[in-house]
Amino acid sequence: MGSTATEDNNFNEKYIQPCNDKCSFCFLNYVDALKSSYIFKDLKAEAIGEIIKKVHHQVKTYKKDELIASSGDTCNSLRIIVKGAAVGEMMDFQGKSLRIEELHAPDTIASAFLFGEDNTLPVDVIAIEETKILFIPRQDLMNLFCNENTVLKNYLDIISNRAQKLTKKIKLLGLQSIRGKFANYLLEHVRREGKMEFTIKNSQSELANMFGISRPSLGRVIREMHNEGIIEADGRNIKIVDKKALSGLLK
Amino acid sequence: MGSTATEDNNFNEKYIQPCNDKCSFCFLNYVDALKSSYIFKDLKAEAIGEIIKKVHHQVKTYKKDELIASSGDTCNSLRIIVKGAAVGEMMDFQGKSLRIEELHAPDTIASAFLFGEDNTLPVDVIAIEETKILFIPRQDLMNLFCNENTVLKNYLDIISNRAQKLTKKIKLLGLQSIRGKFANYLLEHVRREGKMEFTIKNSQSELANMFGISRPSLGRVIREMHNEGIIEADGRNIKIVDKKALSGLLK
DNA sequence: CCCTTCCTGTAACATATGTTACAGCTATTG
DNA sequence: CAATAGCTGTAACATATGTTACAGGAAGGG
Repeated sequence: MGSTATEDNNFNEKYIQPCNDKCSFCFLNYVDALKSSYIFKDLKAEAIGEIIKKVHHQVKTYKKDELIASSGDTCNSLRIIVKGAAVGEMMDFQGKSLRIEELHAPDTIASAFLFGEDNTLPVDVIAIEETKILFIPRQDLMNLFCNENTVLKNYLDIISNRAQKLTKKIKLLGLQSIRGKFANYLLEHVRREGKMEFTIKNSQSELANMFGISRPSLGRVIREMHNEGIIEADGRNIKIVDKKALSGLLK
Repeated sequence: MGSTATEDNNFNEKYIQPCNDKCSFCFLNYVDALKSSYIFKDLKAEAIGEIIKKVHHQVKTYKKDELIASSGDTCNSLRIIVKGAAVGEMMDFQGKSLRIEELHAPDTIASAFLFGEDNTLPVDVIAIEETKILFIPRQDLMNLFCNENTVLKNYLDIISNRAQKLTKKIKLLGLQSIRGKFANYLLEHVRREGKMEFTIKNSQSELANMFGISRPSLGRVIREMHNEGIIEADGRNIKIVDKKALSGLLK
């Protein structure tokens, strides 16, 4: 781990080969893992199989809490989470961290850093459970784009969705107070699930980390909003009492 | 301007046609405007001319301070700034704004929102001088990708560069104090220009807007850093005195 | 069952940042 | 030349958020 950018974090391209009959990955798992992934959307299982056999690829397994990739690593391969989950985080020099996103199988990692002028990864990616990742080198992907128009369209969609998410994150971080951030989070939840009463999946520490704030500050704000009758908060159970007031906090 | 998303802000697709001999844009200006643009990188002027003639397109002119596109607009066309400059800004309900980026000819607008699930623009785009914009509908662009591999590669690069920029912006906004943000800005400047003494191009108000903070707060921080001997600041003239200390502020 | 670990709740205090206001400087414009 | 607009510098004060610390509850493992 010198100062030289490692080739995709211990991933050595010379070991990747087009698929042959010995590739246990292809013959045991690929259909389940990939048929629901965005990048192979609208493709049949057989077509995916043919594609995977044609491109160079490799699978690597990571344990819980293992570092999948470091900020600064050079990206030369697309990585698809075929099993497990990971988080993308940024850290400052003091070790304070900011969670950018959660990634679950079959999401892609680093899709937006494979092309462009700067192929260094800006985040650390850490497995939050045992995770298997499929690597496909950039050039193979590029060839795939030319032959499989569907994959190209899917890839454009993936990067575009990411840009939307990042832009929303910027708005959240740059424009809103803690009350605003939390209100935003709650209202997103309501919009997705359609219920005014639910249990939050993340701990307060995790939320604070996502918002780039400190845990007690978030706790205080939740308490205040509870006392003001905007929400009812008991541990991770939340009930939206005054949705209008909550929307008013999105300032 | 009802609540219905307008088709690309007054841009009506039925008026766009493939080029013919009456298109003053193609026959007078396209080479100068587009040959340096990223999306047509590595293509010769003649090739660009042929492409533009084949795709539907239209040019629209905006005055200084005119709204080019609103947050919430649906993006169905790629827009290329062929002359002038614009800024992308987000606003909260109070009118406080956050500048996301500056765009100069021949940058593209909305490149990352043309594909994906959510084609609504998340920012307001405002001309900061007289600006001419070339529209190319999504479907034409998609066809172009299939025929012109270079354009596809360029487009992937554009979106990827944007994702890098957005991620850096998130880091700036989420992880750093005002001192950190300003130090970052100065060090970026040093890295690009290679000089320790320079005149900044943006006013304090503009910088504050880019950082999502208030103008007096920025002024105070600059004063403090000056008094501490880290920098010498006189109006817009900045001299980096203690680069090491400045780097230390990137926390 | 105890021990550990992780979570939440909360308080006192410290610090960073925002708000408002005003004064002075410079460039522009009529 | 006067008037205006936009910029910087600065101060007093208000507010939001961070920091640190501790207590107690819930869950899991030996």
